[in-house]
Amino acid sequence: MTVKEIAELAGTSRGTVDRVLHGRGNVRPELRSKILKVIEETHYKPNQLARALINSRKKFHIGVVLHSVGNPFFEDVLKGIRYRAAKFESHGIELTVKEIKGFSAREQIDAINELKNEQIDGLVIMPIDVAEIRRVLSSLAIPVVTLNTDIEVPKVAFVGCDYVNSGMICGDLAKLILCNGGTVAIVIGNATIAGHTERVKGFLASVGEAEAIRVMTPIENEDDDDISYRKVKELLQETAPDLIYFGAAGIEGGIRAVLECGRRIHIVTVDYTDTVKRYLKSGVIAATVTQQPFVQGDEAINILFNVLADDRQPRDTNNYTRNQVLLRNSKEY
Amino acid sequence: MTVKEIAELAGTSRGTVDRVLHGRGNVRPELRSKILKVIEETHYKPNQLARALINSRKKFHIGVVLHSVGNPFFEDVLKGIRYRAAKFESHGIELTVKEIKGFSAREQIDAINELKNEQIDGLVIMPIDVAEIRRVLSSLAIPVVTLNTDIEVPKVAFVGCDYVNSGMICGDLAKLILCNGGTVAIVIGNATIAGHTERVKGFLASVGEAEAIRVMTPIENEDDDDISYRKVKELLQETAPDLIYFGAAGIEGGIRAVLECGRRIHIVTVDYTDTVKRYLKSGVIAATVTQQPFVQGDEAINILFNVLADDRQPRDTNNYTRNQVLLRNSKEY
DNA sequence: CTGAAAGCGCTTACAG
DNA sequence: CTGAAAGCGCTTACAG
Repeated sequence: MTVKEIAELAGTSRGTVDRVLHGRGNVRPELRSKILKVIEETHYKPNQLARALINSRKKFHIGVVLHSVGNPFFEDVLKGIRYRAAKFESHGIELTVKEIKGFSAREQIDAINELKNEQIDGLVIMPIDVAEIRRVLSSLAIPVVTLNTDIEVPKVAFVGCDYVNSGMICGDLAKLILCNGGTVAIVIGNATIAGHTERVKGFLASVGEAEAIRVMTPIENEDDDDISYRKVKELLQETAPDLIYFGAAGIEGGIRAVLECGRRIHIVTVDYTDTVKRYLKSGVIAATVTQQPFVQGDEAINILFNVLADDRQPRDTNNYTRNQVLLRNSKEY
Repeated sequence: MTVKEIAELAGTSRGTVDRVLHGRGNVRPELRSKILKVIEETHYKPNQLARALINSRKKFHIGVVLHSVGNPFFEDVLKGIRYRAAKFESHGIELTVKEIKGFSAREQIDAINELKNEQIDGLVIMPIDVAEIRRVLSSLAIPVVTLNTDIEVPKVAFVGCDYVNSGMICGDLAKLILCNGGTVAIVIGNATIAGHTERVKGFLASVGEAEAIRVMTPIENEDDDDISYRKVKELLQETAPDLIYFGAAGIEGGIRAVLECGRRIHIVTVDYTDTVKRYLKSGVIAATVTQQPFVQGDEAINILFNVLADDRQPRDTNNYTRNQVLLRNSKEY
């Protein structure tokens, strides 16, 4: 079935069928019903390729704001973004990426404004969760996709990690390793960061079932290796955990302290930075749980472009990537 | 850049540019070089959408042979196949699936012959690894993709599991669980099945590093639950393993025997059948390592269709899906 | 060996 | 409100 055939069967022209197909109005109700009936009866489905070929005449300009500078995790996200943008090359996509160093809300707002001046049609952003950013994003007239970190604003989709689930899986790992019981220490960046506390919550929920496992109050390292080193060092002088769960960054420093103490302590981490990779391959880290940063970038662009070019909304607002368990011999593929 | 522009710059027609682009010959060498030069200089890249739209006029008929009847694992493979075929609907694909029950080489050959009569342009097959099948497949004049099980024949690609790696990851799990040492029993289907012995090989390679772990000689259950039950029952009467690694099917029966014996034995399995799912969620199975059956089906069709419609060969002949570790709280997404 | 023309299925102005 | 015509970028006969 083609638009031409539909038009013939309905005794009208292709232009009019097209108008009905896209709800552009300006069609006499009776004619509209007739066309709709023919479409229904013939099970007509528009040819996606022809449609995409036409749509590619329009360029959709997508702006991206990341605080990616110098952070390997976000570099993977960026690779996913560029990969998907390349896939959409023929479809008419234009990408402008603003990379910010550190977590300045001011700089993030500046970046958004610059993109606005460049007339972007949609925005992908890893938002800093403060009131100002919420205000700026809410006032935007274009579709927004939040990436990796969610924020309470009107949006097309959030693409990122299910942190509670990530914590639960780390809890599962702790239960496997400490099947005869033991004590667990938790290290996170900061208790005000949603992702970090959600991981702790998930971890406790999972480990809670095992009475033989005792969990200490989480330590905060501000995602900083030096602080992490000091705090873990202190911890190990005063206590003797059997396992440490690093639920955020600062893993390098923390592990340095563990290795210096000389005791055998099981380590479970998150993500897959070079540090984690090295220690996982050498057996220092027992397991790590990753959140598919590449897929996050890829999917964010995919969702936004489909909304822009084809008005196809995502099935769900929340799009979680898989929490993957990586062990010593896991391949990256 | 478009073909039209290339033609203008090279002072020729679109038809001739097209001939050069596709190496169809019949172009004067000097003209050919000139066109190639213009293409080079302008960084021309053909528009994939336009190309696909044209190509969709040809129907490519893909035949699939699976011994999937009644096997939930293969049903997931089939879902992946149908998913990708649906994605290629606009591109001009026709799919004929022959489902076989059991492992009869005779029936598999009959299925291949029927597909040949239907004039398929390419074949996706989960081959039974016997000489007859190798002969039939080798004599086929159309591109072949082997799925899930590889076989020594000329082919476009193999899509499936890296069994050695799967075994290694299960070994990693065993090392985590038995961090203080212990004894491991292994149950597989049959030592003549490549995938099963490769898993054992990987498992031993990984566990070999830990001196405190002792591994018993693998038991064979013929992928059958009753035999599995009996053999594991016997095993548990004579020995006291701390962990059992089920590296193939027959998990149901094996676990029944474990539960009856009343002792606490750690269990590591492969794949994600309903049985595995249930026991994983209830904590009887510690972990399972899956091989992404859906992705296998999806990818097999993807590769074959690209070869057929666009002459795009896969990067590698071997296309391994990810060996995923699933724990109690892992989501399926 | 080469080019002009027609066509894939859809959408977009534009004239009425 | 509606239809005829042109066009997206590519490929395919076909005539020479």
